[in-house]
Amino acid sequence: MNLEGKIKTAIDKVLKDFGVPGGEFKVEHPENEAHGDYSANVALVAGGGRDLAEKITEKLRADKGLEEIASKIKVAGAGFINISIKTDHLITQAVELLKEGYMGGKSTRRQGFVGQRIMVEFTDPNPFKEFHIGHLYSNIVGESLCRLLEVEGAEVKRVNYQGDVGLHVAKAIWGMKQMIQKDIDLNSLSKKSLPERQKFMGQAYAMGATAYEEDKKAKEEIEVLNKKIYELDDDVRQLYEKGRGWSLEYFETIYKRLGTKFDDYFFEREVGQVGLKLVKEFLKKGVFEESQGAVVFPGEKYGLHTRVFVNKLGLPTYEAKDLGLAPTKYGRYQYDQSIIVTANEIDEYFKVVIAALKKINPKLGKKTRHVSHGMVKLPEGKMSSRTGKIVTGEWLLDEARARALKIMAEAEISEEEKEIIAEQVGQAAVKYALLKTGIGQDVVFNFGTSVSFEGNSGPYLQYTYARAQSVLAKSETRSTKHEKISDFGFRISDLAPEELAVLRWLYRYGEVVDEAAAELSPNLVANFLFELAQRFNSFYNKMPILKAKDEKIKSLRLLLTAATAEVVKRGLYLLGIQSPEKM
RNA sequence: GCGCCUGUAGCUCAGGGGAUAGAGCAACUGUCUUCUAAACAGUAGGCCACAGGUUCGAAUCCUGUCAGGCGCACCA
Repeated sequence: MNLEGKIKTAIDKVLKDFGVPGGEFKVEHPENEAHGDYSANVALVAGGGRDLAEKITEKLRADKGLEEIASKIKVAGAGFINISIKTDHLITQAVELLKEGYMGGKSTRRQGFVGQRIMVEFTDPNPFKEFHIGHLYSNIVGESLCRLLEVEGAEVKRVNYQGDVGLHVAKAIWGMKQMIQKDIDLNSLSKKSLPERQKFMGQAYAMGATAYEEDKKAKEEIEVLNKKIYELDDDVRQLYEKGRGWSLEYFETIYKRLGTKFDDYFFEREVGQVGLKLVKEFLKKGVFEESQGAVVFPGEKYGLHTRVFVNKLGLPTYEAKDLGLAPTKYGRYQYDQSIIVTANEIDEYFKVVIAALKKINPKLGKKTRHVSHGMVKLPEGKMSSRTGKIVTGEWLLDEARARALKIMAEAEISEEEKEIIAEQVGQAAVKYALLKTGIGQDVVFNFGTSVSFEGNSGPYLQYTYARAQSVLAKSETRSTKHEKISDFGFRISDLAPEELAVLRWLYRYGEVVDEAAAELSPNLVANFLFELAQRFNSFYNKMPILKAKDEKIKSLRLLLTAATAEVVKRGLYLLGIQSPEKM
């Protein structure tokens, strides 16, 4: 059990003596550390104020379990019970962090995720369209959530759902046809580099999408193409297969670069038919209704809005496809929970789809959860691949790498290594920038202000790690080597405030990981790491480690250094960020 | 018009009933002959959108107002 658990248990035991019901109170870290490491508001919640707090505290002081870990238990303020943890025990906790394979709390607080089979759908770019920074955001959020769930003991399947049929494909193919007639033939295009082919398709889509809105004749042609694409008509087959293949091949290079490996892929083509069948079946049972030639789900009945599931041409819309996706996913992997990560612009849409799913398949409906992240916007407003007003994911990653490389210009590192490190640092800057705030927040993207290499940033954390590693390398202390706790025997007063500050933050790592997983909030990990790094850097700046006055102090400082490095590395992993040994 | 989300320092955001509201960036001052200065120490900057309520206690919960974003029928 962790410290928080021990304290709660001890308080619960004592409460009976006062006839106060347990469970309602909180044990948390007071903001002001002068108040101790943990603080309980039992007395306040019970309405007893200081008097009750004093009585409870007296009993707590006699508790055997607490006696081992607590150096001080006292009442303060309106009736808070503040508890300080013994320095020895904090050191023990730091040593624990260095143990092989320690990744976090593994649900020491909540048993929720151990053994759970969770499917997480994220990224979801569409073939024939650009991979823009919105997809990048989805990938970064999704991957981080997966890693958090994994360290909490869940069995995670990463999946990607991609739209390989639908109007956007028709628009792109219409554009491809125009461009191929005019500028280039398919064969010579096939020989071009992947990024060039990708660019070609982006242009083709923009052309088609614009024509669809501005040119009535083009609109009709695109609608005909749309139907042909569903049927894989010879007129579109070759272009379709080439274009789809190029897109998927291109996306794969981005996943690889980012460090995501999907376990499975789903496509709209395959789930569209499943969805269509379901809608038809449940139309008869009254879940869906016919309206103006289309089949709709009457969301108004459930406080939502009505959406079209099958259009009047008899084609499944995105709604029906998503309906078909659920059982298709479950057929391949019997999940306990299905999480779908998307941008929040389709929050309302998903409420309707999940409501419909609950009607036709309550079991899967209950297991399905939509988690949304904010939208990435440009300073000029919303991105649009139709007008070409977008920032691609690849551009951002390249730009960040170039910036990192520039900063490293003077470092004494081989050019080859610099390339590798610059990529890792650039990604850290981008990923951290997107994960350090709550995932629900919209992000106005502006390279200069959004992607930072100093202060509260990914590179700052990497730098902290590299710096610590450098010290450890010189000391010949392997980061996993345990220090002998009994060698220390420090009392609180012996430690410098900077040392204590690090020690009093390190042990919280497990709690933070638990919380972050339970709340699906990677930003909690980011915030924790930044605070840890600040404390460590402050300590590092003030206290000599290798040249410490005596051996005992030196080994304590090395322990702090090793534990910080280890925690930063593991924490960054949870954000999908690598930790270079030097930079 | 209806629904969902958001208003905290000049900017970007933490904090989401508890003890003096925090950080980064930007501005200004200092610190590299000493373990990596992508760092550290410091100064300055706030009617937590506004108005009511609930509570021992509200930036946090409720109601209303204002402002912004997103969504609302055959796109995804």
